[in-house]
Amino acid sequence: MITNVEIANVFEEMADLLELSGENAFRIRAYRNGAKAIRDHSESIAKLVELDVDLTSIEGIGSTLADKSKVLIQTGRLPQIEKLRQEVPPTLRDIMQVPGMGAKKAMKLFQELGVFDLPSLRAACEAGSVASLKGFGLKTQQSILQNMQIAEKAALRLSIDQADSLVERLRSHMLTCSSVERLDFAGSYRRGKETVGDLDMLIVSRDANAVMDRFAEFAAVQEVLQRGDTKMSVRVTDSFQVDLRVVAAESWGAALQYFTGSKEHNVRVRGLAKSKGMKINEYGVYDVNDDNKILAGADERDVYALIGLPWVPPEMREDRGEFESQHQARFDQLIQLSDIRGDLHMHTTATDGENTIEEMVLAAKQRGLEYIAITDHSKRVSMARGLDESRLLQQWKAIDAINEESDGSFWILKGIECDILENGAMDLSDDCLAQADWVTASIHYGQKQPRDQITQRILNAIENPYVHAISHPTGRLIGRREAYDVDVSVMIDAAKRHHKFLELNAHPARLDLNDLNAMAAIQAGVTIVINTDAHSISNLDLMKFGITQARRAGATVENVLNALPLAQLKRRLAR
DNA sequence: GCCGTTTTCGGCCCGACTGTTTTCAGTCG
Repeated sequence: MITNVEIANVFEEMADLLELSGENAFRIRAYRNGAKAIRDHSESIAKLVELDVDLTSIEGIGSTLADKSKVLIQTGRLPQIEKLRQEVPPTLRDIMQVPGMGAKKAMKLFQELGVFDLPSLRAACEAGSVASLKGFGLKTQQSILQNMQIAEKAALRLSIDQADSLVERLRSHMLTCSSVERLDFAGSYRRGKETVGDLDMLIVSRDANAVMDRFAEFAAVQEVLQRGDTKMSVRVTDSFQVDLRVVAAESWGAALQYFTGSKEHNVRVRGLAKSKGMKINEYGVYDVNDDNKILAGADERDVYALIGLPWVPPEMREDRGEFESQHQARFDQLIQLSDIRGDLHMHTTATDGENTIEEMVLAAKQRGLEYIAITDHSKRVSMARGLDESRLLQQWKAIDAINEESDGSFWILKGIECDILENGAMDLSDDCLAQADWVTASIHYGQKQPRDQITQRILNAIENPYVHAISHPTGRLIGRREAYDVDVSVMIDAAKRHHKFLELNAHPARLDLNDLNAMAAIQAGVTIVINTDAHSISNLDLMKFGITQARRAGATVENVLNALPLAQLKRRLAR
């Protein structure tokens, strides 16, 4: 069955091809909006069509896109896109990925020079024929050649922890400049996206020149891409772009709002402002009839207040329901790192962890936790010297001994990360699992199995009375390995029915469940558990990335198992 | 192509920077 992402990709291609053919900009936007609506939709569009649900009930999908979706689902093809591909070479889309190249330039190159893909673009630049085109010139030709290398690395995005460390280095570098009065980072970093394509640094200063000079001195800067009066862009190591905006103090809030995005969120915000007779830009909120009459700008909260909205947490600014009042009730209650009382997934030297139980306990206490579960691998994970029944029972005996000496302020749950075998059975006997305080079930092998099979394996685990949770439920590794083909909505339904928990694995390479799946789980009434999957004491600090992802999913304290105090957790787990 | 508490027609967010231009188009976020 065709997935939402696949349908969305077809509409994205439609939008690109229409743009290349010089179509009406709003029609193009409608295709892009439709693609996003479908990509973000929590239910399978194909399934909705099967059930004869009216797709126009989805915002951004009108009768045309609904019909096209149906055709695509039922036939696997879309005649309109095939016709467009005849008229416009689809490889022109690759050219549009080169920074500075849009549809207009790409089409001109195609029509005048026969350029249709990246190799022919390179050849035309090297031959010097691009520079002679009207509207292009030598500088454009040079920057195209330079930027093509960047296009080849287009996939490069920083993971959230890499971005975090770059942010900290930039912050300390810039704060040594006395002209910096206020500094923060906006963009997708502030929204807490799992990967970040660039960084947006915002600074209040009365001396933009001094700030920009200091910025240029940052050690990792490889090239200054542009520098104007208020805006400067640089490329740092590995082709990553950092933008700087210098703003006045009275525009700080408006600029923060503007540059945090998302683009889709801001389109809605500015539309709301317009409907109330106001205009919002990065400098402030203005009376639409009087550009000199500034209504707000210094404080981000005032910007939202003027258009009748509570302050929207940055993680929720994705146009995924934050404009509806029933979601706004959650804004103040989103989960925070300080709400977390325990961590229910970690490894020790018994398998592939670097630290002993005692060391993990000490590190957990130092981080203010009340409880942890030790969840080493089970025997199927032979590479990690996974535990068989007898070694596991031995470990639990050791945990009992430590708990007995405890004053009750901290507790270790006897846990196991038990593999779900390729045949759907659990790696350890029910008799053994029944003695655990906490069983989290994982798939590590047979990840390439077809959808039905791998979904059934997870269903088996959920139905096992001794399993509490499913760990890293889709198995993806960001930028390295696709999720296995599990039917997430079926998994969520089963977890809800059997009162089981789904993990939001906080490791920045996993963040699994992702934001949309976690949101779907929460909205279905499933409680999630945010775990670090720590393999060392320092890994316990990864919790914050899981929290950020959970906030993007709209999680409040009530939705998160390990926000419960120990006594309540024990009651919740008691069967 | 989508949408509707002024609208079923006529809107659809808005400004900075660059390169190529003599006043602006294209691109980007």
